[in-house]
Amino acid sequence: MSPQPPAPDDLIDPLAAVVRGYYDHFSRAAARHGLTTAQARALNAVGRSPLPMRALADHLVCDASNATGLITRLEARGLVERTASAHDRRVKLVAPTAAGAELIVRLRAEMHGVHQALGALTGDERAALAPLLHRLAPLLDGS
Amino acid sequence: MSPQPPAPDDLIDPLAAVVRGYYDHFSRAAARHGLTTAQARALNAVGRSPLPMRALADHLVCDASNATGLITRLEARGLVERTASAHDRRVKLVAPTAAGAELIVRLRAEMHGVHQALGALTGDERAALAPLLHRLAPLLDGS
DNA sequence: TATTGTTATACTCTATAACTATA
DNA sequence: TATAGTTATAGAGTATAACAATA
Repeated sequence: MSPQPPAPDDLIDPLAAVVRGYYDHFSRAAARHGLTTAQARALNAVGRSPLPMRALADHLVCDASNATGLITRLEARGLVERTASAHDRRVKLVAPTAAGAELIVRLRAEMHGVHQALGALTGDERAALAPLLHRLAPLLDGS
Repeated sequence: MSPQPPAPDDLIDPLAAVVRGYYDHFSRAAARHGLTTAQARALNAVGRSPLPMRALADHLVCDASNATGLITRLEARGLVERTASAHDRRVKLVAPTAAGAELIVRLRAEMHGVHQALGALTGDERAALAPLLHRLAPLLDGS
């Protein structure tokens, strides 16, 4: 009466399908505002709190020179700003401008499909999903 | 005693964290084999079953000319093959070579972190997660 | 000496437009 | 006419190497 729980391997493909679905929605939302996926990721990252270039590159898991290019293009569009750090003159902090912050809000709101998909779950399903996502996220982080 | 289920909005960030974790692991596994993320995605897609170029572009949600470039590079590395369709002479079917199929197996096995993360869940948690992923995936598909 | 950020360079990713071959 | 695939082109993403400024 107690069936075997699924093996980790059996969860990979379903998880991959969810990841792909989320990613596609994100890319399309970014494209609707003329942003590439990479730009939207960078903008979103500095939206939480201003980040040094180095920390941004770490977050995006990319080379520092790549972050330079991304932020240069976002800055050219008036969406982010570079400001000198008060504590370490080598460091530049990246933060969204007012326009950038507004766009972040819009991007998050325009994840229509994802909100809709989550809304299509029953209350019980959402109640069951939440703690599992919170458990899983830190396990996937880093390394 | 029955707390409110979380609103869809409250699940977005935890879901995003899981997606980012999975994506980072995938990118790193690809990089370990000298593949870009886009190349690994394409290789993986044709690994399930041979696909026409058109169907591959649809799966990757990209332009057909982009798929041409990706497959040309994978073909140059001996990982995939283009073969003419028997039914429609316009169509080319893309399939992995023996080396490509082998690499796909290795890539999937090398999602260390993801397997580990799922394995770190209890049996009960995995049993609860599986049906939720299966519910959610189709809701996120398309559009 | 080590670290932060940038520049120069080369290759890959990606879409648009124009093209060929086939349906 | 419409569709499958390619090529040419241009801009963006990405890493490597070399560099200046600061710690």
